[in-house]
Amino acid sequence: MVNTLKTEVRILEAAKQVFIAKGFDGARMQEIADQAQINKALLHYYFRSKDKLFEAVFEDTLHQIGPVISGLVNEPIPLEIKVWKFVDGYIEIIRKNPKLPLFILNEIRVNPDRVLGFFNLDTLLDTKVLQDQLDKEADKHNYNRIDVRHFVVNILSMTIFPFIGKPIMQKALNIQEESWETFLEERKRIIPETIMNWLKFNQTV
Amino acid sequence: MVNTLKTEVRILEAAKQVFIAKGFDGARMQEIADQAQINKALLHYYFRSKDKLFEAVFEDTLHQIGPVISGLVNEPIPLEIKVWKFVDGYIEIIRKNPKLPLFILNEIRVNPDRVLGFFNLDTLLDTKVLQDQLDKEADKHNYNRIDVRHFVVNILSMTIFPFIGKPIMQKALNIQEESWETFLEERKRIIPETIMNWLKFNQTV
DNA sequence: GTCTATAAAGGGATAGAC
DNA sequence: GTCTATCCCTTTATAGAC
Repeated sequence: MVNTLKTEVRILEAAKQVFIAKGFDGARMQEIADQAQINKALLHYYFRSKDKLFEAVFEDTLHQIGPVISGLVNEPIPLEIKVWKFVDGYIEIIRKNPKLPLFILNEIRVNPDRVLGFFNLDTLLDTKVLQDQLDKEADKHNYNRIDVRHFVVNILSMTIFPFIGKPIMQKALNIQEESWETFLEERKRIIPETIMNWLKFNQTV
Repeated sequence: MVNTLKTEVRILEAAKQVFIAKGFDGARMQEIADQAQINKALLHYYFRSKDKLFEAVFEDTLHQIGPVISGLVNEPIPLEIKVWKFVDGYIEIIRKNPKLPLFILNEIRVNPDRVLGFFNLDTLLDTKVLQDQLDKEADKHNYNRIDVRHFVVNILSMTIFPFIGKPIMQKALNIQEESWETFLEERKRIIPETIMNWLKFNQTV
């Protein structure tokens, strides 16, 4: 029993790595067992099936990052500060799990039924509150109002996509592995800059 | 022989659909055969193995969209026009194959060796020419110069990511299926606007 | 709880008739 | 070229000893 927890955690950790690297369909129970330094039978003893193990991993992962992201979005601070902190925080999260976004989005693609239920997006982001903050900010400084949906999509896009498209980006833009980290640091400045200029000088060009 | 071409094309078309929906690992030869209204044996008669069939599909797909994208990037027209045309053109391409970007990016993740060779990114985008155009534009109007890499990444991000994250976006931002097309049309305006304002008023905020 | 051995099903590939 | 039948390896899952 003392060792139970340790084993279960080891399995979850191994499964997480393999699933994130290979996806559900590409993952092999054997590889997970090897990685956890146990045998296949023990996987089934703890999680009964590949499906259940996957669900445990998926839920566990979302449970870990959900609150962090939620905190970044819902903190009651001035808009511009929020944008800077969000981009910085989000990049740091993904930096620690660079393959996570693509893994999650791909599982939704290949099997939405298995995973979509795990998302609780109602509590994650209150668009009304954010739209309100955007409107107030616009009115105060005489900017044009902008649509919160495009605001969110623009920030998420510019923050997440570089990780998802990393291999292509590196090849197309000649970004060597050594300069990748620098590139990310630059984006922490570029993205808020792009977003804030859009808000401030928003006009039909 | 007359019917050969028809069958081969049917197989390729079916394989394309299944691979793009399920990925290489999730795709089943049986499903492809069903979709093409033939039997499994005939798949192997034409393409010998799942690997070969996949390669045929992948190459064929890239061959179809490569030149279109290349045309959008390398056309010698003023910067602002180019941005508008690129975003519009790119969104239209992906609209016809909404699951294609995620499919491609995911195959790179799970098996870079199998697919990365198919990309010929040297001819796709000449960053030097584009950086030159950016610099000239900046100097002419007294903007700050910007890095072509972030320019490209920003445009690609905002254009492609909405398709990749569609299910999540729809759920988090309450975009019903009926208004999705409208949302995309709005982005054709929003993205160039965001990009151009970034260039024009680029400054440390 | 953890192991070895094995069942059972899935899925890619081939043989051979037509 | 196209089909049916089948092979055979892979992979998930279980049985049963320790």
